[in-house]
Amino acid sequence: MDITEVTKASGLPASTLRFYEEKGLIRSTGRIGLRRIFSGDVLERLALIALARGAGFSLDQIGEMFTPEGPDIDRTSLLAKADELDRKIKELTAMRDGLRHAAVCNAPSHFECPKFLRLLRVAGKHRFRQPNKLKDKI
Amino acid sequence: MDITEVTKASGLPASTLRFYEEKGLIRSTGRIGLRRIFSGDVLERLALIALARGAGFSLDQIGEMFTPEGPDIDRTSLLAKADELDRKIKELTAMRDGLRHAAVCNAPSHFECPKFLRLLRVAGKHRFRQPNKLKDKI
DNA sequence: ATAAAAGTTCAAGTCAACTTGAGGTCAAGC
DNA sequence: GCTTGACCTCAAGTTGACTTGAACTTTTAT
Repeated sequence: MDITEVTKASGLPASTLRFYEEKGLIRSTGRIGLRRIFSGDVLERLALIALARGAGFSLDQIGEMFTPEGPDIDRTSLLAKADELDRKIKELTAMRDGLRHAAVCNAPSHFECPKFLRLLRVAGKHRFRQPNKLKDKI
Repeated sequence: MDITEVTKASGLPASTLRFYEEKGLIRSTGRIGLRRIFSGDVLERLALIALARGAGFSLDQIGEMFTPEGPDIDRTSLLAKADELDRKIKELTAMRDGLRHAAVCNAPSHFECPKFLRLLRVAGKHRFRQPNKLKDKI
């Protein structure tokens, strides 16, 4: 397949495919002239990458999962990720319920509504970004 | 309260508080010399910001929610956001189950396992980033 | 044969949400 | 009165995941 076929089949733009190749996440099997040729497997690989991204893995982490013999994912880290997703699901569920409640609640201020306050506490537990400083200490 | 008290009570670094103020998300009520003074309300405001962030609103969107008379959130967009969260929750749930399954599955390749393949299809539906180009067209 | 369409490389730009750094100000404690 | 440490400002840097642009080469269609 050439790159356009892959873009059509995967929905990803060519620039992303080149970027992924450069990062070592996918490989092209050869060239015709300058043009990349991909084998059909690349689609499965891309699906797997989409999966991992959806589960919250970074591209670098995904790269580490791919051994020369194909994807081989450490089961322990899979389970850890599943647990992490579990926590996130609980948070999002609380938020969803809170949002629905807030939309119909007629307390004078949301801050006088116990449901809303509980929601705020849940929300407060969620950290969004790690300080840059800490990155290499972990 | 001075800024350090707010950082302690909210868990947010001073730099973030200044950044939020600059963005118009919070206000300091005055100064002592150069130093900002905050009133206690800022903590509720910060909790609300954390909530909205957790629900997936961007800081800009959050800014739009705050009218001069305090937060006033359009109920329709709250419900829309709740629906969006619902979809994300479903996705994450499918992924979590898929990850747990992948951890114990002993099919020779994950690609031969129907459960895993179903998971991949779910994952594929999730788009992570919008092309820059489209940004202003929306 | 020629021009358009599609592919290529490589460096630089984008975006959100902050953080960091340099250099300056000022209130409080000794 | 003087140091010290907390606070300030403002510009620039960071991160991840890409995208964009310029300049170039090839394939394909006429």
